[in-house]
Formats: sequence, C-alpha cells, structure tokens
Amino acid sequence: MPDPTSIRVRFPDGKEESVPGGTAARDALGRWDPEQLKNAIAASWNGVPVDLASRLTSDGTLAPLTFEDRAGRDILQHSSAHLVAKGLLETIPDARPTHGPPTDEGFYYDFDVRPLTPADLDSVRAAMDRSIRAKEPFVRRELSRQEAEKFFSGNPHKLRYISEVPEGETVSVYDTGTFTDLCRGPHVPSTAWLEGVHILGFSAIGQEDPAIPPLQRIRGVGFPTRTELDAYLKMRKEAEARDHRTLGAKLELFTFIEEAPGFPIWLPNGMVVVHELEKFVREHLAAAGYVEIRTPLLFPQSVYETSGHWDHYRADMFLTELEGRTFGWKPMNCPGSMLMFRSRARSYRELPMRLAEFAPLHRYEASGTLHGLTRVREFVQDDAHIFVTEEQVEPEVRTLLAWIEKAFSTFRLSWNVELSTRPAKFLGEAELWDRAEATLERVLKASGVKYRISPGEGSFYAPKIDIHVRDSLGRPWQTGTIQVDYQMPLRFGLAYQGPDGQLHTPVVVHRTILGTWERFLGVLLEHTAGRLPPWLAPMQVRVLPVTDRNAPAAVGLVEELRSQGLRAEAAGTEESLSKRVRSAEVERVPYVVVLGDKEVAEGTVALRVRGSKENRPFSRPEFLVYVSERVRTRSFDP
RNA sequence: GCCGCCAUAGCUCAGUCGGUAGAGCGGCUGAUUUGUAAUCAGCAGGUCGGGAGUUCAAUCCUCUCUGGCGGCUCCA
Repeated sequence: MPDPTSIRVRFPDGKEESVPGGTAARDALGRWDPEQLKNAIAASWNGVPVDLASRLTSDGTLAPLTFEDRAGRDILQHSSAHLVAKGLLETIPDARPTHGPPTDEGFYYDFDVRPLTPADLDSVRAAMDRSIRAKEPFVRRELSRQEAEKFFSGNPHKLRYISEVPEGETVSVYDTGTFTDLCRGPHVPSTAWLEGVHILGFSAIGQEDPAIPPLQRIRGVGFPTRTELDAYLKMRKEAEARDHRTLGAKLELFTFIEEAPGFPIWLPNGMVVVHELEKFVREHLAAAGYVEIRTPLLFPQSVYETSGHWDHYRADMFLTELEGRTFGWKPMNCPGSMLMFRSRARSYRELPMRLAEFAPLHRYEASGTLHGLTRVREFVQDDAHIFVTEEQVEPEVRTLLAWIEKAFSTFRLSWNVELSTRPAKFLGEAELWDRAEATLERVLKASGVKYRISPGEGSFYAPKIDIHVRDSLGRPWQTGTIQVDYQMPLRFGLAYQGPDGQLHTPVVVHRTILGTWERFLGVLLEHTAGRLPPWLAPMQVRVLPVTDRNAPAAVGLVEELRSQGLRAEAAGTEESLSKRVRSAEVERVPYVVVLGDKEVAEGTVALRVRGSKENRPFSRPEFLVYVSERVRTRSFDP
C-alpha cells in the first residue's frame, strides 16, 4: 500500500527529490541519476545498506552502493554465498547451511553436511550457472519469530541464529528461486548480478569440540562481471608463477627434503642472499648503537620455567633428554638475552642496552601449517632485545617504528600494522600490560601510521606492534614486531642501579625488523617474482663472450668486477649467444654483459639490464662505476 | 594437529579400462664459434613416494604410513 504522502530524499551530490512515500530505492535513484543506478548493487539509506527494492517511507539520504564500495562489495560476496548454498542444497538436499559471510578476499559458506567431494562442487557450479541464467530475484520476506522457527525447524544452526536476533528486531529471509535462507540482507536484485562468481575451493572446518563433526566450508569470490572475474583468475595464475617455493627451486636458493619437513636447506645462492640481508641489518645495528651477542641454542627446562616458556610455549618447542634432564631448543632469543643482562651488575649508564642476536631458532610448528619458507620449524630472526628504563621505552619504540618503515621501503614492500593486545593466557599483572599497550598505542598514534587492533593476539609475555606483509596470493604474514615487555625482566630478577643508588627493574623491548630471513625472503621473492634487487642477487653480472676469441677478455672483466666485491662470472661459448642471454634472463641475473670483437677492440661493454631488451654501450670504467654504485646504494631496480 | 585433495625421470606433465612406462625442459657426450629470450644429434636417467593387502599378475584396486597442496587452528 503506497504511502500517499511524499517524502524528501537527499542524494550524494546534495540534490533533493520529492517522491511518493513507499517509492522503491531503485526508483528514487533512477529519478536522481539513471547512470549511477546501472552500477548500483544495493543502496545506502541513511547510511544503512538496503535492497534496491526496499521502500522508502520517510525523509532521508540515499546513495547507490556499487562494487567499488566495501559495503557494496560485501553484499555481492554475500549474495554469492547464498547462490552457493542454493547450489549445494540442489546437490545435497539434506545439507544444513550455517552461515555465509563476506571476507576480505571473497566469501565462504559453512555447511553441516557430509564431507564434500570435487564432484559435489561440479554439481554446485552447474546449479549456480542454471540459477544465474534464470536471473532469479532475491526476494526479502519478514517473518514472525514463530514462523521462522517453524520454517527452519530442521536446522539447529539457523534456529540458533534466530534466537540471537535481538528482541524487537524483525526476522527476515530471502528467497532465491526455491531456496530460502535466513538473512538480514541486503542482497543484489537477482542472480543475474552474480555472473562473476567463482568457487575457489572447499575444506573442512574443525570445531573446538573434536566430538562435533567438522563443517564443510566452500570458499569463493564474486565480481560484478565475468570479465572482472577472468582478470582476477588471470592474476591468480600469474601469482602462482611467483610462488617462492617454485622460484626457490628454480633459482637454487633453498630446498626441502622429505625427511626433514619445515627445515630449510639453504643452497649456495640462497646463502648469498641471506648474508646480504644480514649485512643490510648489521650496518644499521652498528649505526644505531647495538652490540651483537650469541647465546646457547639449548637451555635446560629451568630457564624456560623462569621465562614462562615452559608453561606457555612448551608445546611449540623441540625437547631433548640428556643427563636425566630436559633441554629445550630455544624458540626465541629472549631468555638468552635476559641471562646475558643478568651476568653482572648493571648501571643505568649502560641503558639503553641493545643486544642483537641472529641465532637459529626452533619451533615445533604443527605439520599442517608448514609452508615453504614462510612457515618453517627452524629459522633466524634479525632479533634484538633492548633493555631500557621506563622513560626510554617510548623514544626507543618510536625509533624502531621509523626504522621498520625505512627498511621496508628499501624493498618496496607495502605493509600493515597491527597492535596485538593482551591474550587470554598472559604472564604477570594486567596493570603492567595496560601500560605497555598504552605506550605502543601512543607511538602508533603519534607516528600517524594506520593500524588495526588485534585483540588478544599479543604474545604471552608482552603486547606488540606487528608488521604484516602479503604474499603473491594476498595471504598476510607477520614479519617485523616490536614488543614492550615488563614481565620477563621481573621473572629473571633483572636489575640496574639508578642514579638514585637504588636497584630498578629494566623494561625490555623485543623487536625484529625484517622478522626472519626465511619468511622475509619468501615474501620478497613473491613480490619481485625472483627478480631480487642487484645487491641481493646471487649472481650480479654475467659476462658473455660472443666467441672463444673474446673469452680471455670476459675472464679479465670478471676478475675486475670481483676485485670490486661484485659477484660476476663468465659464461662459456658452448651455447648460442641467444641461449645464454635467455638463460641469464631466466636466472634473473640483473646485469648481462656481451663482449664481442667490437667491444674488445674499443674497450667497451654492451650492457643488457634485466627486464630490458635494449643494450647500452658503456666504456669499461663507466660500466664498473655504474654497477658498483647501483649495488652500493642498494638500488631496488638494476 | 584437524578436514579434503594430491604424489609417474632433477623440473613440468602425458599414460596404463590391472599385463612393470613416455614427452619437453634440464643433465652428459659430440658437432657447431655463435651479436642479445631456446643450434643440431646421440646418450644416460624411473623397484610410477614407503609398507602391507586383494589378484595368476598392482604404477593402476583397498588399507596404512610419509610428504606436499588448499583451507582451519596457530605463528616470525
């Protein structure tokens, strides 16, 4: 029944329209701007997402929601999830849908159903295609609680959601063809909008209680058009070619063997890269007043009892029985640093005391979580522990954050910051945690960086600022971290004598910049597709003599390059020049030099820079300066 | 660790409706002496991931173990 009175609707550009009460959002938008309506997935009514079919009954502001808006994107993902559920129910009628939310990547829908098979998915896809072709509308209906409970009486999950709908709020369902799902909405107008939907895969979702059978999750992603989906799939395919696990093997950087899962074997090329990363970090350590230490890889149980690892981290440790005692392979460097600090009396004059340690760490990571270099059981962090007074905490953290920013920009990596706060199981007093968290947050706010709070994700001894970078498929990996720790110094009984002659407990800032060589390099390889900056490249210059006549000149040039600390080698002439150029490009060598009769006679080189087909003539001295400068300044591009 | 999927030559992959396997690249050898992304020819290389079962016969079917992949949980 249309409302006879007219209402005022305001649009994003400030225009206002008078429309009859009860006008559909779609029609109101159409009167405002038919072009904008075309791309509208749904509408935003007074800031709340609504269906295009919803009727406006009061004055308010109305805006189109498109795929470009996060809310619009989420609506399309969520509608895609409904379509998957419809498809699954047509495949397995007794499947019980639970919930199907949008995610950062796309969407998923969890089902209470027998384990799925790839054939099920084929059937689901076919059903989805049928629905899309039929352009089935999403129709909203509002039900009484009793009606809803009756309708979903066979599905305990939906009954639970119904019971969670706040009193006084209406219970709504959406019909799509023969499929009806409990849903708050809104949705796209019809399945015709879902032509760009794609199922990415399925997996079982374990429940907290192992007695409850796992749910089956179907994951997917939706786009407004088939074209956009194809572009996304192409991007994913290209991302697969950048997988660091493949590149690591191709470029002979590292390998894994079946007998030792999660334990990287660094090949000579990989060691070159790791050493360059170490050099990069150590240069800064020297400039920033750090000293480097080395503490044992194994400690007896008692040390971990003191640090808190025994109670909070034992399940993640490799343990060794010897002399009737239990030793643990260190999963972190902090206990060693604490013992180092405690090894003699300390004065406030020594603070901040910045102790760096690059030691191999072992963590007994669950087998199912291992992943190339980004999740391993043995790794080395660019770690340091900074012992400070209470007043020194904040400036120290500020300096570290700035350094992280600078370091990551060297590698042109974009990063996200999270503030991870006190977990459920934590050491010590909540009051000290609050203080540490407040300090971290103050620094973050003052620095102006965007950050997200990750509640309960702090480590067991300290809250932390975490740096995340994404791999080629968009999966986030934590790398750098800054942690303000009041607990371990107390537990180890650390003290320094202050200017007042009294003993005080220091605060410890645990921090890494790049995180670990392993994970950092894994992510960097994916970002660069293996085309590491020249300073990191295992082989920096390859010299190609055109014929055997030019081989002595090539060897001479290589010697000259090596004497300047550059990594260079001459190729033989068994293969065609084209083939050797190709090999160098495939092996991601940043600088390829061709030496033929012409160059030898003129004392020049023909330089081919990685990624470029043109070759630039250089005099030999110019070339040497050019390459060594690019390397010395750690240029990202060759 | 949980769930699903996968495992054939160093790598990428064919193949065998159960009768013990093939290509390209890579490697080695020889010829070729090359001007900027693959010169030609020949050769070697696999108890078809390990173990057990079914069968006259298993790389193929079943079970199990190991590893990998994708999720989940967890993390640098």
